[in-house]
Amino acid sequence: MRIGTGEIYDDLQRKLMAAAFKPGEKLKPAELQGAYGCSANTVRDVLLRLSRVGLVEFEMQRGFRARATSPERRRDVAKFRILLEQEGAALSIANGDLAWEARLTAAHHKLSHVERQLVSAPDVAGGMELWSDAEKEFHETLISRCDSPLLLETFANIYVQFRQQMVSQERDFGSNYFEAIIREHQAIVDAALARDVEACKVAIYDHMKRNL
Amino acid sequence: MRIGTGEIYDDLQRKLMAAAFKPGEKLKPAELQGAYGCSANTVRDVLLRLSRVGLVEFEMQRGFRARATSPERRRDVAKFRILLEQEGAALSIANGDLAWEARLTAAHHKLSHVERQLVSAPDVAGGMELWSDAEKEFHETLISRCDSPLLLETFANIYVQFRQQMVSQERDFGSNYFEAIIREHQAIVDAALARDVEACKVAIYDHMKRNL
DNA sequence: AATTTAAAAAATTTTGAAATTTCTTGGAGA
DNA sequence: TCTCCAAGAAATTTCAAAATTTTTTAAATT
Repeated sequence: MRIGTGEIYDDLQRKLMAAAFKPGEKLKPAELQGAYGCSANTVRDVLLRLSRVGLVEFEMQRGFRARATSPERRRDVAKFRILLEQEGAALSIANGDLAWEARLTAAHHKLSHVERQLVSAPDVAGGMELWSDAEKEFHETLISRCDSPLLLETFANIYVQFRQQMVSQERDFGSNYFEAIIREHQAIVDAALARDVEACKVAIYDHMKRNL
Repeated sequence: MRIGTGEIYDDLQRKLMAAAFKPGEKLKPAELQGAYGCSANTVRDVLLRLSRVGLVEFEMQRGFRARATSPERRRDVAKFRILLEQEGAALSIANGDLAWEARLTAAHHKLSHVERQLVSAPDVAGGMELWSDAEKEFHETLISRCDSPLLLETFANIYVQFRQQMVSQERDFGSNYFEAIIREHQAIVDAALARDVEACKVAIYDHMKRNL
């Protein structure tokens, strides 16, 4: 089997989210081609699909760029994420059944385990990647019962853009950083399970406000 | 000058929004190619870009389809549009200056002129297209001072999807239909100019609720 | 020295065909 | 009759090169 275009997509998405390209850096199909052993047009296809998610900027006749970062854009992404996550959580609280509660509890359990490890052993290899995945799963589970495909899809797009903006932002990931995050996630899950919509919205805002 | 890829994009977007293709209908590059006198791959490129906006569905190895319509999806689009428009209007009311008020007034003036014409002469050629453009401009102006590129971009995408869902829905466009619409638009603009956020949100909801 | 213009280089888009995959059709076997 | 499989057809993806456009470079003019 040859190398699938899906793998190129995944690899580029991962690199884009890990800031392997400088923000605003030009992404030339002809250059990336070599790394994947495919034609330039195949890379072009993949980049076109990545621009759908917002990770890549595309302008006709002048190619692709890694999405630019700026404090303004960072705030914009954070604000929009708050809006979507608050709405998604509120709807999930209204619609969610026992199964949703169970999934949310499980996702939070996994996440807090990873986070406690990160506090005690901050430099363990792959720790951040593990955390990143667990965090994503937690937030997606939180809003999963909003029963709106559009909201879920948009949130997924915004989430990767959020990550892209964050990684390019210098930040000290000291242990007190993660201790705060742990408390914030706890507050969100507590409010959600208590079916307290307003408290949950506040908790989501508090969790994101450092990015505003 | 040859036919630009931008024109193919615009033409297909227009057709998609006017339900020139049946919902869920397959869109084969090889077939559309002939109509535009370009190669199949160029059409493919355009379809890939249209799937970015949500007008076209794309699935790897199995091509493109005109977006499917259903009551569920229609409701989903409407709900999401309410969320975005309420937030965008609220922010615009907070941020908007005199220039925003002026633009909003102008857009509404134009819109209500077209709408009154539509009531008195419902079958005039191109009336719906004129109304469609004016309506779009009005709603975009309403949220234009939210100062969030992401919100504006997402709204633009949702708006075309909304239109796509609406045109495929049989509806009687009697004169009382437009009379109701006129009142609703008036309520929105009144609340916005009065800087009454809550009233504006209610007016937006009332304007959209027939689609829920 | 600054601005314009012209030519060259580089990058992007488009093409037409080959390679691959998916879908369809028509038996063969149960 | 039904299911399964293979062969053929149709559709999609990939490729490498040609055509177009943009960007860069260097010279010429102001």
